[in-house]
Amino acid sequence: MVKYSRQRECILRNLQSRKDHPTADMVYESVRCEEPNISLGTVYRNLSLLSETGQILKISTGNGPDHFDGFTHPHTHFICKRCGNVLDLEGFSATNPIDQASVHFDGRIDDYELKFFGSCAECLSIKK
Amino acid sequence: MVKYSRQRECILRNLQSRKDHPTADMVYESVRCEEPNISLGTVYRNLSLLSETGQILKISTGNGPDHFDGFTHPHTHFICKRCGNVLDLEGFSATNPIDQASVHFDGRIDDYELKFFGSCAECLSIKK
DNA sequence: ATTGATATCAGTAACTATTACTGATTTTGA
DNA sequence: TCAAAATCAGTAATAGTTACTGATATCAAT
Repeated sequence: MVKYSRQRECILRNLQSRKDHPTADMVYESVRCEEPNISLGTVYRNLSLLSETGQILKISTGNGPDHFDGFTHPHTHFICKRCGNVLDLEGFSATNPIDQASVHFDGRIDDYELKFFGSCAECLSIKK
Repeated sequence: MVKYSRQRECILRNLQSRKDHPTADMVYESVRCEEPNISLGTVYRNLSLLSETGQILKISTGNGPDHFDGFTHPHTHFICKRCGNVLDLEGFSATNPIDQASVHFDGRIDDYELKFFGSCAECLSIKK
């Protein structure tokens, strides 16, 4: 049984009100304005809980901390290999490939993830 | 400058000779037959090196340790959410979506990853 | 409204996966 | 053969996350 908690509410509202894709630590820093006594463990626990119930998305970048997204409508992400930042990819409509992938597969496919990697505009503008 | 090392050679051959997608620790256990004194740190360092040069693939599952693949021809992976195992998805030909994704994007997209999630046949056969 | 069961909390310790450090060894070009 | 430097084994340290603790907050049943 899941009970209401002020802290979880605050975390969810925070994520839904922003357009970036913060890490647990960034959410922690951000919600401390409203919830000065919240602990990082609480943030982690509630981010897990919220992503299990589908209210937010957890984005693993393959390098460094996970990121989270309050916008759960299916969309695609870009991960910058230089700065680790996560961005939305607009105007990209992938046709759902689960059915196609399921044809020759014994198990059950529930979900898929399409991610793009490269260098973001900001990183490209910095000489290297 | 990259010098030859017996240990790296052994790790690469090990990965290329198997069809599963082992973790660093599994590779470590496996190569210890041939290289009894190899250390886990050496395995990690060389797996990183080999995946940076594109000789193997690193597969992040989003939960638990990374997996590695000695078969580098582009193909798609399935990740079991129950046991964490990584399997190849045969007979799935995704058309390369990088061009389409790049149209409305400022940065540079170098790579993409399509992953499927669900329950593998073995896990489905176990009551839960 | 009060109570009791239990979910959640803050704070902290522990854990897992990975990386960095050390002095010894191996590789390789000269 | 030799010396510079890459790599090694072994180990310590780190980053990110999860688990534990006793205290507090929520909520259904009185």
